[in-house]
Amino acid sequence: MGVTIRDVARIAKVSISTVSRVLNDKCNVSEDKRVRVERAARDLGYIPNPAAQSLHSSRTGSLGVLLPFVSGEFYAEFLNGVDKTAQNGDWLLMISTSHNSEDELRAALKGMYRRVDGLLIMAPNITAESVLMQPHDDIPVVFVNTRCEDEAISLITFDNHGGMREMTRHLIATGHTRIGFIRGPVLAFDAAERERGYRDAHREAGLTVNEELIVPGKYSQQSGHDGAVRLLGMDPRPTAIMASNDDSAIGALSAIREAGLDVPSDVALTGFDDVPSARFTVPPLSTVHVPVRELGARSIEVLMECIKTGQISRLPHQTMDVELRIRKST
Amino acid sequence: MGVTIRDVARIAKVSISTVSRVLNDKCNVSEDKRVRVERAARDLGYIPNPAAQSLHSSRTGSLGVLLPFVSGEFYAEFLNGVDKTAQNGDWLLMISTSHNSEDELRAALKGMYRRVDGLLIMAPNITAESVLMQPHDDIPVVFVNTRCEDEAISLITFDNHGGMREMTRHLIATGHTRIGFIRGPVLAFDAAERERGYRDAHREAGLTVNEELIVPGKYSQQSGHDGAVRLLGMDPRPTAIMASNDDSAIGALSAIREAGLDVPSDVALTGFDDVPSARFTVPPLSTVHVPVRELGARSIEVLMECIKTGQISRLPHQTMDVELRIRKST
DNA sequence: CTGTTAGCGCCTTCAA
DNA sequence: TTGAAGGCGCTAACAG
Repeated sequence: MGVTIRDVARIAKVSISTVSRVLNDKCNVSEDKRVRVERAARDLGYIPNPAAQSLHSSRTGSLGVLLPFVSGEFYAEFLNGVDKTAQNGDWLLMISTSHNSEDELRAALKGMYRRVDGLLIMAPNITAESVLMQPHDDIPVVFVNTRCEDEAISLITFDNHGGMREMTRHLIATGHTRIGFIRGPVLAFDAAERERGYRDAHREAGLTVNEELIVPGKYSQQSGHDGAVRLLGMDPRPTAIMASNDDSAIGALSAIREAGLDVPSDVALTGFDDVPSARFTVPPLSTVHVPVRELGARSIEVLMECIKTGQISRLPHQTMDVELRIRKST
Repeated sequence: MGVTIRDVARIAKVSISTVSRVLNDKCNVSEDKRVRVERAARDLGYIPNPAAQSLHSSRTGSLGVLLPFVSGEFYAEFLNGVDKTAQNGDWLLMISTSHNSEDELRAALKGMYRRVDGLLIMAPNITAESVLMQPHDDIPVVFVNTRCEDEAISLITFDNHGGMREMTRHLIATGHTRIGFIRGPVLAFDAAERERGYRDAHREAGLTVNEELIVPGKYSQQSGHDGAVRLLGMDPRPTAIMASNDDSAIGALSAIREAGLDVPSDVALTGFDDVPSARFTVPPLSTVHVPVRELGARSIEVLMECIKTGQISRLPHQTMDVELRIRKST
């Protein structure tokens, strides 16, 4: 069932080691036999059995990617960068989701044991440390956008705090003092960081945060919608609303317009992430640009580099810059 | 490097075959040894090496998923359904993209050779037949939203033609006769089907299609924007614009509003797919609902079923229903 | 330069 | 009920 190296050897009238040599080393083989082997392999459509190769080399040629979710533009863009880079490096991708559950993460990790040569983990509401002492003790792991104190763990993040602080400053500079804030998921570290940016900007401007103006959210469009409804029901209502990400901003936008209000003249609105859609909302959304695709690409590059050099993750933490994209919603 | 069955046997003071029996068969082992083995395996954190298992059983425990792209809400939602279903069935997912290139598809297929037990392929601008006689001759393959005449190939699609025809009828019934159409990618079979639906509805209503009103697009937000700009520049301008998918509708919406026009009073607008965002545009988008997530889930279910029963794809073609979601943009 | 052989880790007959 | 042994397909020493 399936062509093996033995078949190729038989057809080419050589031993299996010669076939192996031709297909790998490429040295110490007479021209005559080489062409015979290459011909036979091609004719038979021979492809080495990866399980056998892996059993021998203990390498798999695949990378594991563990995300909280796979839906939504943010993750899709991230995956886009991941996929492209991995494909360029000729690596296969094994993808799984944790739904932000530590148990699911552990299960997925276990499932990928010895099936991947490296691991990319995004887990915003789990600490990197809590996950590391898993079965995978001998392959490199890169964490992305995850809470992690340990400098010995490879980590790539972006400036959640700084981005939101800058955006808040922008709003304050435009004269807003009553700024509603739609939070992200309670346990997500990035959501907490973004909120901290909001608070710090207020403090730095000598403003005290009105806790009532901070409403819960879940990064989803629906939760953004609901959060905005709640904020707009307050009296006096906020003059600006900051959503913790673009999806919730998109939901908020629809709620604001449903209320018969205009953006930005009645209420200013901001997002975070700068997903592709953000340029096409009406009005185009002012948001914090996160280089999501590059983030995915970079993470895979680091992972591939670690694998090549045999390092089990000792790279300095990297933080990618974010940048304000002021469009028409503020 | 890594705990093997031999280590477990040594610790449990039994032979490796007994360990194997305990971990698999679960029969013909004395209670005494069973607990010893189970204890040893647990203590050592033993996980069988999948490469060795696979080499012996020639099964891998993974499913291959080949999509044209991975970005955008449509594919993200599809993957969502795929991921969830696969995870429930305890399958790992190997994911790759073809960018609608037949060469890339072939390369990915080759890369997955013997690494997966089944294949899910979405390739809107390639025919299923052209891909089938690939290395994978002995595993089930399910095609999704792909052109395919051969009834012996497993295929799951949705009604691209019918959905767009119905939506066109809706517009015609609302009094529109000058309806702009933003196409999808030239080579995509689904885009062609949608256009055919647009044309058929016109014909059935006794209307002749004005070819000028059909402008090119690529399913992207930007292309939708550009297409709408072009349509709005015509004199007289269309009273309605149909985008071939929601992303291009979102782009078109922004162009319409930039032109200072209102939706739907100046120009009606429709999409296709019903991605999550469609409910949150302003105004909410009338579109054709495609059960994308269910499509992903169903495809994986079929695949798992084929694998379980050992069928190499002989299931009747399935077509999933689509359904009009008339919201506020028409 | 080439073929024989010993594993990689696991499962599964085959004897005992 | 148990252990020894062969083999899955491949690579890499080791002899020739």
